Amino acid sequence: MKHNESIEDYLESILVIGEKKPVVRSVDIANELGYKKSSISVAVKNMKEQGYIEVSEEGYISFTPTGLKRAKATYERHQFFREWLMSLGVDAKTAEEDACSIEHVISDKTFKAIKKAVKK
Amino acid sequence: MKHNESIEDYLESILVIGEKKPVVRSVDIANELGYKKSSISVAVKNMKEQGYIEVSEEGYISFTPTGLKRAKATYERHQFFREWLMSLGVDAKTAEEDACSIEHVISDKTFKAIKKAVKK
DNA sequence: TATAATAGTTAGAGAAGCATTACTTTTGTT
DNA sequence: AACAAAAGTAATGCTTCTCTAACTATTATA
Repeated sequence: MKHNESIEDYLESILVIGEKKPVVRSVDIANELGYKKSSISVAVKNMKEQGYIEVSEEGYISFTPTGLKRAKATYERHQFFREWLMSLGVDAKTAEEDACSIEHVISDKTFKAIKKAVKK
Repeated sequence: MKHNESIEDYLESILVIGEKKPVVRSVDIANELGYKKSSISVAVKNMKEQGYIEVSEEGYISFTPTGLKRAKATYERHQFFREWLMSLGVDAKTAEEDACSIEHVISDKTFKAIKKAVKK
């Protein structure tokens, strides 16, 4: 577990939970994503090591500037593709799934270019 | 090695080689993709098992209808995204890389929808 | 004919990513 | 004190993907 997709999903999840709840703990992510607590525990350690989050003594998770940036960037892609695909007539479930896939694999250049083109 | 990306890359490669050469052998794929013969040997076995290709006694590889369909579909996506991204100002290298990524992860519904939208 | 090049196969290894089970620890609550 | 919730650790497993190494078989050539 070094760079990849799962990390982005976790960061995104923290962002989403943070909008609904005053604090985010490991167990909240586990509930949100349907994983075991232990899986999250390991992931949280990785995100900490990679400088994306900080964890308080009480176990409250907060973003570092880098982490917040990455979480927001991932979330923006997710929302953008989901909405765009739906506006093109793709059903909600498929749009959600494919947005979830695309968000992890494209470069920033490509995302910016598509965003610009679609806005018109 | 069951479902995934590598299979699509191999099928795509067979299609491309087939356009340049009269026959396609394992070793041609190895050269094209820069992998070892043994890796291709295993992959070829898988593609055969999954009903995508047939291999003659001389070692010549040909598509089954299913395989051809999948190869063409993957290739079409590849070309489509590469060209579209480049037309949006994305540099060739990035367009190529991202097309290579996207082609494997989106649903047919989504591809059709994007294609239709972009054509206008 | 002996040797070299070419093609393919199999077995085994291992890295990377991801999540699990099972167990321990800590802490808060009744 | 007893229990439950939260968190953490270690070991394990699975999948995907490719590699090395050893081996066989065929063909070309010097």
